[in-house]
Amino acid sequence: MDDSAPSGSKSGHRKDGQLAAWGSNLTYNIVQDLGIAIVTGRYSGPGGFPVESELAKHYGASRSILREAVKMLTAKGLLGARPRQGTWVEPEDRWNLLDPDVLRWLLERKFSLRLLTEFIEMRLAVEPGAAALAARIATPAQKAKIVHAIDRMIAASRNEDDPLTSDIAFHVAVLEASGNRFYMQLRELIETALRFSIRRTNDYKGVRLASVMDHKRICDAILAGDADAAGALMRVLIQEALDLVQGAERATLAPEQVSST
Amino acid sequence: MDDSAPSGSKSGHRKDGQLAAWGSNLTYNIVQDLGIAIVTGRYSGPGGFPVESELAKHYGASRSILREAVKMLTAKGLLGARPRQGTWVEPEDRWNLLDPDVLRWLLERKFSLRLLTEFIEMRLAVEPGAAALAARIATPAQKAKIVHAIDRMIAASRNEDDPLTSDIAFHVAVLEASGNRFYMQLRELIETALRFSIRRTNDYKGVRLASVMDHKRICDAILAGDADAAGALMRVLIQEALDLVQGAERATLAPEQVSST
DNA sequence: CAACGCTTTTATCATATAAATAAGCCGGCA
DNA sequence: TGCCGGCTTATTTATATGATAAAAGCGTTG
Repeated sequence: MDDSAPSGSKSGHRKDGQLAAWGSNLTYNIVQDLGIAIVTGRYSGPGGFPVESELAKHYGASRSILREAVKMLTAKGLLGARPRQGTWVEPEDRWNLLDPDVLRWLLERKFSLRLLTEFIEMRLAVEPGAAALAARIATPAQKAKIVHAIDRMIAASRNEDDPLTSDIAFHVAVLEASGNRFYMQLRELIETALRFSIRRTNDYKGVRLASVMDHKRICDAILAGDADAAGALMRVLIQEALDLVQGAERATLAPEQVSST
Repeated sequence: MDDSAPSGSKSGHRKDGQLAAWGSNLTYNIVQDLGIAIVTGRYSGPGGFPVESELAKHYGASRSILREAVKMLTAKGLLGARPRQGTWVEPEDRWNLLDPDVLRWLLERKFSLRLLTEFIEMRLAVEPGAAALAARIATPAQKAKIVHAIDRMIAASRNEDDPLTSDIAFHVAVLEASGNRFYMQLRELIETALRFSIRRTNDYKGVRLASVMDHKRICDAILAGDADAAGALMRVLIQEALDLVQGAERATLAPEQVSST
């Protein structure tokens, strides 16, 4: 009847986001649960967000803990609070979408092709830039990491490694090799999003060797120090992913209009 | 002797970041002060981060409040904590650089041309993408906002408006017109960074009319729906800013080598 | 209609107990 | 002697509880 987490929630698979550092922590569990509840809109309707005492009763936790959890969500832009006025869910455009936790909650629990499209649009801008930078200033160690990821992708095409994680490893390695802290920040975001992007748009019935070669060409350009080529190739690669998702989005939005027009 | 904020700090100019919503709030003030102290490295040396009781004594606040502040900073990736082990400052690469507060603390209190360079590198990737998107799907209202910003810039070139805020308004308007939530998230970041970028690299001794025209051409391309041109023009514009800052960075890093090579 | 007081809710404080864990202690064994 | 295993202790965060202060909407009243 009420699917939100009672105090006994011991959901045991916490290897994700930055909060995951601590394992089983009451505050942490409440932040997770509240975060998901908020992004899925459970508190957007009438009634809004409960008052502290109600929340505490609901989770069977003390008000102190609840307040700490609420403060963390406030820091991520999801909540706001004022005396007498209570606590409320901030409008979506104030949510800190670039916070790994927030993005993960959204993708995991409120997946939408629209959101994924927008994210890939951003990747389309960011990753070519990172690849170009990497081509210029990657250290030998960073280059080695990129090469290693490519090797893994090739191995995956022979069913000797995992295609998903090796693909992610490649993109992450390029971001790290950019030497730019902001690109590196996007690492975790892109890691999260890729995990969904690839699985949803799938076409992962057997890794297409062509795709692996596309990746390898980017790697080669970076190794050769050819920034322009690296950027351009990366752009093409991601544009393909974007086309795929946008196709799916259009099909979902107007499935009957496809044939009628 | 001790320049950190005692309890009586009533610094009254809080019109910035997302935390600023509330005005004078003890928890908020402590978060600000601690955040700045952390990014400036006050707790990075030996001794590390104080234990809760010490912090509480230092700020003259209760432990509850201190814990809430620490939790907010934890949510932004600056701190970690464990029983018996105490609270510690996370390594810089785990800080949430894309959080408006964190970036602002860094730029305001630990400004470095290197950081600014990296940020502009990201803008160089992002804003052309946003401009291209805007050219495709901006609504009339969004286009009007861009035009209005250009008008303000033109007025500023005649000393009839503020050059800094009108310039910022233009870039923000483009980001908003992209219709992409992730670009819009960067709005606040770019707003913050521009405020420093422009002032530091200045060349703001009189607005150069040429620069205004460069902006106007982007605006025209967006109005005309020419995505490629809008993106390319924006790229050129930001590349110029990047060159400027990188020039300053090189001059600072090796001022004596400039002439010797 | 303005000022006052009432009420609700968060903000802040104070104190106590639980849980985690690093570090020391101690005894035994090779 | 020297090292190692487990036990004890001490420190620090995690959690709980109850009380007071301050903000802010709302109605009442002069």
